[in-house]
Amino acid sequence: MREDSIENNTHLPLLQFATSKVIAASEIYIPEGKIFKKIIYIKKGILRIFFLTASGEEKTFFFRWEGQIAAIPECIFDNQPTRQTWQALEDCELMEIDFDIVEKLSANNISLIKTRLGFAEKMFLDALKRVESFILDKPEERYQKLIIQKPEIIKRVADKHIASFIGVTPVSLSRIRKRLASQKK
Amino acid sequence: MREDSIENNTHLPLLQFATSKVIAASEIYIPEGKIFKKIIYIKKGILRIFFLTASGEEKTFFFRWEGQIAAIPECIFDNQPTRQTWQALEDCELMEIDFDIVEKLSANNISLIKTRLGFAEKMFLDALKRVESFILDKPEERYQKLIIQKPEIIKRVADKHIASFIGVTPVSLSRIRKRLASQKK
DNA sequence: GACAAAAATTAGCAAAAGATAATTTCACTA
DNA sequence: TAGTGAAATTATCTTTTGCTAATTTTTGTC
Repeated sequence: MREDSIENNTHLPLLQFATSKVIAASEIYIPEGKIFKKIIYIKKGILRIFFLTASGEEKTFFFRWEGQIAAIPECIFDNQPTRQTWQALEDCELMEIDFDIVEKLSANNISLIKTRLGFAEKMFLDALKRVESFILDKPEERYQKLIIQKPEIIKRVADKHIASFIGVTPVSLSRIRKRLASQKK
Repeated sequence: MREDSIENNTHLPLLQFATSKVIAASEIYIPEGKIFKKIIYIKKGILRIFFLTASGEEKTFFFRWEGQIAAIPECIFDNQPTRQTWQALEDCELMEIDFDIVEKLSANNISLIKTRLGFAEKMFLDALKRVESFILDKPEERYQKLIIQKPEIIKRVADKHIASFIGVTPVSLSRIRKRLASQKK
């Protein structure tokens, strides 16, 4: 099992370049349109990353929580402004590291590049798992899998955010929950 | 723009370890359950990667075509048997390289590891794009985007394979096509 | 604890999708 | 080119989802 926690890997030295940041619950951490070239480590709290649609709806793309590393691929890899908004769902404590520094440090540090490769592969696998679930499962099953795989998330995050995360409307998720509850009896 | 073609990168030397392989149209290239630890480069043709469900349905996970690199993440990263089947949809010409060799060569070759990192990042971005489309778009829109982004694929691949690729049944895709055709008039 | 605001649920209706089967079209091969 | 099998379309019916709005529940704050 891989663990994408900074503490568990061999690159603690990176932490000396990190700065702390605190975000209060419900605050916007990174607004849409920003070119955010940092790697962050979440010490505490949950972040929600969402798209704002033309009709003003917020569609949750993913969540990141304590112990995880996060970054914005488009910004880091392609120097493009992000199309998503990052919001703290709880009071968050973060560590930020400029990606430029990571780049410089890894230019001739094969071990650090391997670590980055490991992260990229893990992220890729996670994203594939998600695609798989959209291909194979009904929304109902995606919800059930989420409950099994990450039970806390259901308790810490509003249903409406879970809804778009699994690709349905809040109303539809409410009906799914009702169906599941009645099946249990 | 990244291009995931072997010829376009600086690692042509890898090719000296590659062996050729030809697969006839409709043949199974990699069966479910195999631990396939090779990197392949597709010189010609299209491969379809699908899940076989408990009820015997084939759900297309993705396609790979000429000019692309492919590998099975679970096998390469985690040494696990693949849960998908790889099938040639056209006569295919492939180059295969043992992943062990890539591992050995990249152990102390920073440039090669960077190339691998680049591939992993590109794959990750592609997978994210796909998730995004499941979150934001209706099946109809996913189909339209596919037509725009990869028009040839529609012509070279059976509709029923496209259907599960965008997350619907073949019958439903047929209705989508009918709706779109009538809107055009 | 009372109040206000947000979230979740419910209801009613329309649209879309799934399941199954029949029919038509297409593609391949003898 | 005729025939066969697979693919695509169409039809019918059921289930699920989306949309909108009303109602209930929950949450947070004073």
